[in-house]
Amino acid sequence: MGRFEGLPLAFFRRGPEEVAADLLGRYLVRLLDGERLVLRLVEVEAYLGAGDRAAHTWGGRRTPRVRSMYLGGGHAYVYRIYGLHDCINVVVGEVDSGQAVLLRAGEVVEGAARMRELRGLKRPPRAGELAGGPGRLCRALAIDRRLDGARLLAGELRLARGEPVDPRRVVRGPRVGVESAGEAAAWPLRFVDAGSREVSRPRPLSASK
DNA sequence: CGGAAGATCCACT
DNA sequence: GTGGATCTTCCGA
Repeated sequence: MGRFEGLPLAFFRRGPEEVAADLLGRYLVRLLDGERLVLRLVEVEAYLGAGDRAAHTWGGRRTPRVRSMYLGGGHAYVYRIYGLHDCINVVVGEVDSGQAVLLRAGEVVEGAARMRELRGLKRPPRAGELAGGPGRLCRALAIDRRLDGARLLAGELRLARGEPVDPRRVVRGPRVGVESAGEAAAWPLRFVDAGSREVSRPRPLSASK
């Protein structure tokens, strides 16, 4: 049972909130030219499907872009935003549910030098600079739309065990960049490991106190 | 077929 | 803190 072995299918075939919370502390493993790059996930967001106005599958949309969001838990949904950046989601739930978890930030575990090179950083990255933000995370692991629809259970891109974050250390808050999603904009579907310095943008208020 | 917006990032002031 | 990049996707006419 290696540290970096893939998670089982059953892990992904649960609801988005449950999987999102459980993804914190897990490893995102990328094999590239025989090299292994590993991030420990510290920030994710749940997207609930047809009833979630912030989701790409809102209202049951089935456009070509979101085809992979209906493949069922354990697949990747990779899309391009602003014509520039790729973002990766872990598809969750049953086939056809259109639910996913966006991976927003991670801490480097293995392969720091290669990630820095992929990110085009000349100096050692400051906190959050290497893989803090969905676009940066993808760039650091050379994830692009060619991986849209890929299986995430084993192989060149997969999720692995790691150590789940203690629920008391998980902070929830509104998702980033979805202000125009009506009431869904306020839903606390962003999950952060409050002990990490690598979290992107607005740090949610601490739940404690 | 046109237009507007987008689950973002970076350089610059 | 602000604005520009850059282009795909989607919806309405």
